[in-house]
Amino acid sequence: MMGLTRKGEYAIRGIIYLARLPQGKVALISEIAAAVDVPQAFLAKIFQNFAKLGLVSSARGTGGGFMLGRPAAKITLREVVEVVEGPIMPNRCLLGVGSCDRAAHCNVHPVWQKVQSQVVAILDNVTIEELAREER
Amino acid sequence: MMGLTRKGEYAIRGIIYLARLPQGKVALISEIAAAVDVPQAFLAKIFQNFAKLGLVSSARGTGGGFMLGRPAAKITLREVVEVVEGPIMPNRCLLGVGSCDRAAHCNVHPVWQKVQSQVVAILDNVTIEELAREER
DNA sequence: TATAAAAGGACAAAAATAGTCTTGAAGGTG
DNA sequence: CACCTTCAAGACTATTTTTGTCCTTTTATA
Ligand code: SF4
Ligand code: SF4
Repeated sequence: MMGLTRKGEYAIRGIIYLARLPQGKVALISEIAAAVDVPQAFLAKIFQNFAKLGLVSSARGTGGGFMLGRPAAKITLREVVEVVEGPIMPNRCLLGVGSCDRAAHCNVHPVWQKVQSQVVAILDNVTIEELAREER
Repeated sequence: MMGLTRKGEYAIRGIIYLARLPQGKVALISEIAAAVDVPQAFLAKIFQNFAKLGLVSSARGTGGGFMLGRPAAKITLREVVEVVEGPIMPNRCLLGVGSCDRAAHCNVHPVWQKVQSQVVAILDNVTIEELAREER
């Protein structure tokens, strides 16, 4: 329950791979997909999302590929997850007002708010740079 | 992302309704479903799960119905959620050993462990009794 | 121009979610 | 007992989400 999908998992693996590359090096999507063991076409979609948000920069044509759009230390795990999974949302009522007409009185609502803020806080405090450091 | 399904939401609403009833009163599934606005047959399945786990007790025949299986103060939100949604699991690798062969080295793994333990802690500290108290 | 690579969109298979329906079993009532 | 009430259980179905694939287009380089 309440779990990351494969897409999210793939996204994290992919961007960590990029973060481990030497400064300025670009990687082909084929290379990344093979390295992190993800279907290439699927990972390509994910990286399109990244590129649109500026998390990675992309270049087409010969010598093209992907690299980080900013320093790994400035990219949080939360950003990466939210790009592909959407906002962290333990229950529907947290999205907009009017999504549940009970929200104004409901005693459960604040619990979900707390869950949301805690999870967001954890993921916000983890950067891709940390995740890319030498493995344990 | 990482959200409760309708089933979980329905489960919570249903058991809170029970908790608000006077001591010893039984409620028909038809009554509960109407009160909390959930398809009756769907809610019936949920309450079957509750009954199997002892969260509610059920009686058949005339005068039968459902009531809480123990005091509302002794039922946590976590239990209710997990009965219908399964264990709180931010990522696959948290289930068993061997579910991801990278888990031993992976730097992301501990982050999911932390998320899991935080969410569990929050939900464990909320009882159905609290949720059933007068609404805000 | 030919080649290399990502971008974008349409499509498809599989799985999970959100239900319904039918039958059976257990318990009360006259 | 015969009949009614209520939950239990399982099979079935519809919808949505996830997890991909494939093909065409655009951009860039040589
Ligand atoms: S938790 Fe309360 S506010 Fe949120 S969806 Fe359920 S009833 Fe509505
Ligand atoms: S977080 Fe690490 S351990 Fe968990 S699934 Fe992803 S790679 Fe495997």
